[in-house]
Amino acid sequence: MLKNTEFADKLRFSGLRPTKQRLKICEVLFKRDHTFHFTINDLAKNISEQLNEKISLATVYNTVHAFKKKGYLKEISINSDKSYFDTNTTSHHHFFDEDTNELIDCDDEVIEAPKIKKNISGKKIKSVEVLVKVATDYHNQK
Amino acid sequence: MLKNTEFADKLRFSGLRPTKQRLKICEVLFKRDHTFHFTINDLAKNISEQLNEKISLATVYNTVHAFKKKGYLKEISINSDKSYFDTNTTSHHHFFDEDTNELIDCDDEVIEAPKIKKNISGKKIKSVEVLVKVATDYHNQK
DNA sequence: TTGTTATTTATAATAATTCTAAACTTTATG
DNA sequence: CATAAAGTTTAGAATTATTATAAATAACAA
Ligand SMILES: [Mn+2]
Ligand SMILES: [Mn+2]
Ligand SMILES: [Zn+2]
Ligand SMILES: [Zn+2]
Repeated sequence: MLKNTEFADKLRFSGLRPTKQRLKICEVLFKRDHTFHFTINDLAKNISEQLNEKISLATVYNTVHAFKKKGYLKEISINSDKSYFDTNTTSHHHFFDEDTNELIDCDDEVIEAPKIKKNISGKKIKSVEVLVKVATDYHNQK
Repeated sequence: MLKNTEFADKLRFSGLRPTKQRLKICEVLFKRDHTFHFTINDLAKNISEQLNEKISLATVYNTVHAFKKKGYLKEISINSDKSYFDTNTTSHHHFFDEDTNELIDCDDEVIEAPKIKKNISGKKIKSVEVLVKVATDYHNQK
């Protein structure tokens, strides 16, 4: 967990100017004890409703994409109608609860890394991630 | 691989009327030796350009969703700007080539099934799938 | 056949996301 | 500091994928 002043340095170090908007978004995303998953809309709503700050939606998009490019966020696709982002940028696995649409992190202690026995020739493996879909028993699979 | 006449029976059996449009889409999707991945747009383009047939885009959407609901297609999320569908409806894993955006199937012989050591309490595991992202070595990861 | 119900279709609506270009901010330089 | 250059924010428009609507048509059962 970083302190407020450190965000400015980190941004500058990444070649991003530490603007008011970016610093606020850093606070919301990174000044916490645990990583989490969010959509652009969650984030924009949080900023405008909970924090009563005004950041243009275009800026929220710009910032999230800039942070992703710098490796501070990771994009996740479970569902194609909107993008999810993850403040946990390490390679890790997910449970996806189909009842609640909740996405839960887990690492190699909970889900053992699958062994890749063959690879596409000439290509390098960039990531290996497991998605486990769960639901209550009586729930019809989507 | 099914013959033309069998599609009508299969559709009727599923409670779907075997219309001209659905039969044509069955042909395009299922009258082949290998399963494959496609987007709605790929499919619509194939029908209108290669086959010179006219099926309304709304019907292509309707049909693909109907087939998915009946379990003849499976939806895949790698990328959140559009939905991919898979004619391979078994539980299986994928390589995703970031250079070409190509999605390649593989089964438990190539990627060993990951062991799930803990599950969310009260929930049942519906699927366990691995996504391996690959790229040429010099390629910057997205 | 004839009525009922399902399906197709064109088109409009919606929702997520990206683009644009002008205003504003931050940073570099003298 | 003053000023210019470069980067950023913003409102709003544009784009794209997808879903909804409602009238016309096709399939099916009686
Ligand atoms: Mn979807
Ligand atoms: Mn979309
Ligand atoms: Zn995660
Ligand atoms: Zn597949």
